[in-house]
Amino acid sequence: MSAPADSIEIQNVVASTGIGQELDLEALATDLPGADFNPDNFPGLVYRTQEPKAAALIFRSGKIVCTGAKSINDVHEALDIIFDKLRDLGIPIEDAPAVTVQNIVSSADLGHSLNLNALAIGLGLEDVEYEPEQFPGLVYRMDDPEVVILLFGSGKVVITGGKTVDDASAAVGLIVDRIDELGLLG
Amino acid sequence: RLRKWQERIRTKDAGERNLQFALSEIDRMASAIGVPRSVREVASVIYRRALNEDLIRGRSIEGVSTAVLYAACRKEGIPRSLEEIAEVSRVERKEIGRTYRYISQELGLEMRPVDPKKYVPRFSSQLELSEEVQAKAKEIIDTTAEQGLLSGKSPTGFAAAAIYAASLLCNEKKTQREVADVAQVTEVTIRNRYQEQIEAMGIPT
DNA sequence: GCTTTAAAAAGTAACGT
DNA sequence: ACGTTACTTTGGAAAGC
Repeated sequence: MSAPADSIEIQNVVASTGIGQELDLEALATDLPGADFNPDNFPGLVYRTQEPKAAALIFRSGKIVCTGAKSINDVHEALDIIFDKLRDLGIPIEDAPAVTVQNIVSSADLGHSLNLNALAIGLGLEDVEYEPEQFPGLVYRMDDPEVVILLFGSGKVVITGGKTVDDASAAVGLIVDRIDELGLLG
Repeated sequence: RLRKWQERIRTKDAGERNLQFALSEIDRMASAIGVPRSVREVASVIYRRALNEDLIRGRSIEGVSTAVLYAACRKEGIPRSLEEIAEVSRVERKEIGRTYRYISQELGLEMRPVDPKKYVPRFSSQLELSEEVQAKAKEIIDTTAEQGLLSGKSPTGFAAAAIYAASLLCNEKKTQREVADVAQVTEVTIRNRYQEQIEAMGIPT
């Protein structure tokens, strides 16, 4: 049996951290190979790691945003690479700056196709946004866990807005039960 | 506080002053797309509600006017696509869609998805297609929608494909280009929806 | 509200061949 | 009529306009 919960894959993790010290991004942009810095467009310097694949936005304040990682562990690995690069440039950084996971994007497969029209009415039009003229997915905002689920006709779903891996698992379990109760799970 | 009170009066007055402009814009656009007076009345009611709920701050009057007209058309069962509405507005499609979704959520309009069948009479008459073709197109829409083919698909593209298929079946053929033009979708979309619908209807190609 | 980053879902659009 | 690329939606942080 392939339970929907087992099909969950983390697709992106967004996290933030800080090295508690001001940075000279202009200097960093020239000393860090591959760094993208366009202060006219955006105040952050963009640095990408290859393994694990992720992108970091480094700000003058020393705060850093890491996105694109496929797991929380990858976030730490990517940030550790960046911390080491900064240390190599002579910037002192404490051993393990606190990292806060801000958002986790996951995908999953409910295993049955969905009638989104019936689902929009079944879940309650007031809690749902389904505008196929604008986007093919049905947007469902769940209160607990507080996440947003995008449901597609194929039965594939995207869960976002959660801060823990368990949020996605719980959300998938709850939405499957909800849809099943409505008799809309093929 | 006195300041807050004055601010309320100020914004309320500004809103009331702008209400006149909004209603005339709704009227102008409603005439341009040719919808009955009832739609303009529904639109003005929604606009007033949005005004009372202070949903207009940070948005253009033109944008909100266009979005509520779009909503009113749907509520009255005579939907216009976002591109059709955008043609008579100075606001771009994307902004109209965003504003519509915001107003719809905040006012709890509980809009139901557009039924593609609602587009059949208007598109068909623009193509000068018979009642027979229209009935066939509606039948194709109902049958294939029941089989789940409608989920996630744009109502205009779905209707366009059914009209194209029905025109072929009734020997009143219109080209994909002709149907695509009135429905404001691409031939690729018609082709894709048409293939799925024909297969679901069990019609040999 | 905007700007930038990343990633998934599925539909639609706009290119080029 | 293909194929490719790119845009739509969701969420979150960062600094600054």
